[in-house]
Amino acid sequence: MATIEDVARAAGVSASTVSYVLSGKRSISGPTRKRVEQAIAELNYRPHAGARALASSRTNVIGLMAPLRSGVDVAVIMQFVTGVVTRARAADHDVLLLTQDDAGGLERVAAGSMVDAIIVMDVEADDPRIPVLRGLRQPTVLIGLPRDPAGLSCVDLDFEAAGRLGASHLADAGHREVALVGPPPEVMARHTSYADRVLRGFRHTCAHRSLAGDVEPCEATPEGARAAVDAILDRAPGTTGFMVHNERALPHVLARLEQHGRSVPGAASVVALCPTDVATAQAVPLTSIDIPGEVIGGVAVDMVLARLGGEQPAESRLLTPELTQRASTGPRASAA
Amino acid sequence: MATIEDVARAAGVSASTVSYVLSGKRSISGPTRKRVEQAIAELNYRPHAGARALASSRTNVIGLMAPLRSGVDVAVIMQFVTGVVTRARAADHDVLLLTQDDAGGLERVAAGSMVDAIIVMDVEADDPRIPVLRGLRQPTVLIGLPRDPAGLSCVDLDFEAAGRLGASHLADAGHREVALVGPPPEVMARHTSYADRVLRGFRHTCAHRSLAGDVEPCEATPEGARAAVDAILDRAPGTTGFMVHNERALPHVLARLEQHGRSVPGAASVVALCPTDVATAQAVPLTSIDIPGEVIGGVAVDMVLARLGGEQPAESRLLTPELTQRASTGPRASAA
DNA sequence: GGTTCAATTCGAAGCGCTTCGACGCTGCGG
DNA sequence: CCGCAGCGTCGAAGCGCTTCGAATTGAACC
Repeated sequence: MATIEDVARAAGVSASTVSYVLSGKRSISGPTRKRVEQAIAELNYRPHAGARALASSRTNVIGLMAPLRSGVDVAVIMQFVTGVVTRARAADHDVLLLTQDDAGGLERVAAGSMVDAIIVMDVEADDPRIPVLRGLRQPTVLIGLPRDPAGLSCVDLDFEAAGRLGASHLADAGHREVALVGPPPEVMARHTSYADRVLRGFRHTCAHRSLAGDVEPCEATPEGARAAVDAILDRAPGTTGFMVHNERALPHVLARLEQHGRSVPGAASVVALCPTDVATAQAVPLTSIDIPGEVIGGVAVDMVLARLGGEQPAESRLLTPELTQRASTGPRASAA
Repeated sequence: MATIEDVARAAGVSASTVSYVLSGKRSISGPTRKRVEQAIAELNYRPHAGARALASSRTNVIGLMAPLRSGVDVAVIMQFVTGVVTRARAADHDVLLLTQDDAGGLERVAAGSMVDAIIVMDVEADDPRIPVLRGLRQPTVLIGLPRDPAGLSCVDLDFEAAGRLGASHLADAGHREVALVGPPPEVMARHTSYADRVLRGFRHTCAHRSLAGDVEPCEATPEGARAAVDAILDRAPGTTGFMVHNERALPHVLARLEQHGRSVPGAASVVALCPTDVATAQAVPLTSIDIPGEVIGGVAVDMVLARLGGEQPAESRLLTPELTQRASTGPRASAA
């Protein structure tokens, strides 16, 4: 491997000059720059990442903790990951991927100076990783919103607003008895940030608009979906509006509604809270509120890099949810 | 941040001794080791990754190129990724994730000594990344099988055997007219390694057992699935055996068969080639040949680390596919 | 008692890069 | 005509670690 010395020799300059050509931190005359650039090209020189990190205490690597927990749809996770990697690359950074949900991993890559910054996904209300994060030298961005975000940067879809939006949409269409088919029970039990928030928003709107609002967590399996739908219709047979926040269960919820004779959107309306591509990939294209994973991942990178640069304070950003009407919602049947 | 010097001072030894305690490359007496370990713990010392990489030319990072191409199911990709990360961590390595499918990315991380080794996913028959790979200093493992694997390490499910196995299973059940519902056309057009191989195996068995074997690529959408099923039944209305190699289309293929009055498994049998969890998550639990993504990812790590260690030669490993009978296949109706 | 040898530990030389202070040069104003 | 300010470049120090050869010590042996 060629070193910076080799390049310097080939170009007839000193190593520091080559370094300045590369970094642009001091001005270099046109001719000199040309010679150096040519030498770099001829030798196919690449700076040694370790040496660079050692000398500059910058790695140009962002750590991404994307825990693969039961109950969360990996396809959705992958969208966030894609957003992070894409945006990071655009800013000349690489991504180190952590999938184990251990605070130790954070500690290791941060204290070992493997990364300049860290992005953490799938945050819980009282996430045990948060204290660790607070102690790190590197800036951090959470994707999700913990109970106490003070001093932390966070970004996410405004899931509480999404919960309100879904319920309002159903209410606007005349539905009086509505239900939220939620994520799997274990996701709720962990108090996963987004799950709690959707719930809160949904309940809030139900209360304000005097809707009968039922909530049922739902395993991401055909049986789980059947059981959830059955439970809801058992408790409140008059339920006509459904909000579903569970990608994997979605097709089976729809199927079960059909089996109950509640055709969509004729006899029942369904609003999905999921990435647009899964909403449109169902048998009936679903009215949905998008979870823009790639966008959020990208924003997370922007935020973390901003904090690396200047002395930006921590901030939280919640993206406004948008509902797109498709074929799964309509006016309440008896009202039609 | 504490440095190795700080630890050495605290323990009353030299820096090199601390280094040897950490690496175990020379014997250290019990008492000394104790003191050093205690100092490390007290100072919460972590070696600086960059410094270590510079001095040892080892990063303990594996590069993983997981391109997110259209037509490939991200959930499946994620299984491979999970396997890689998990196994890598078990061997004290981290994973740098590349999602852009550019040979330049490989070049960059390899030539810049950011990684010790590279694993490449989603290989095509004549993958343009292969020449680059051959030129790298770092060992490489492909997940997939290119046309000419000479000198490269490869690992994958034996998709050709899987194609044969699926067709044989249908033939054994008495089906004489069978069809392969394949991946999306763009995946086929790229000559994605696994797609080509399944096709070859499927056709091979059809020929040898005198089956009428149809093949139809399939977009991963409801419409695509409908179109594919319709096309097959249009060309060969007597088709009763289906092999589906397309996770996203699976539910819609099943639905369309029902719509044609071909109930599964009564009037049509379906063998899926997909991860077990997607096979069991369908409305009818599907007889399937598993794609063991996590296992393959793990093996890829084992292979690449083996080559880092000794002077192992390149080798190819194809895992034998296994078919699990579930509720979607049965004897041909007219034979029953 | 002198040697030899093994077991431990130390010191120093880098690994390849960044960065800071310094230096030589040119062109300007006084 | 001299001094001074910039500009462009260089040299050297150091980032924190690994690793090799060498030094030290104590035990074992003759």
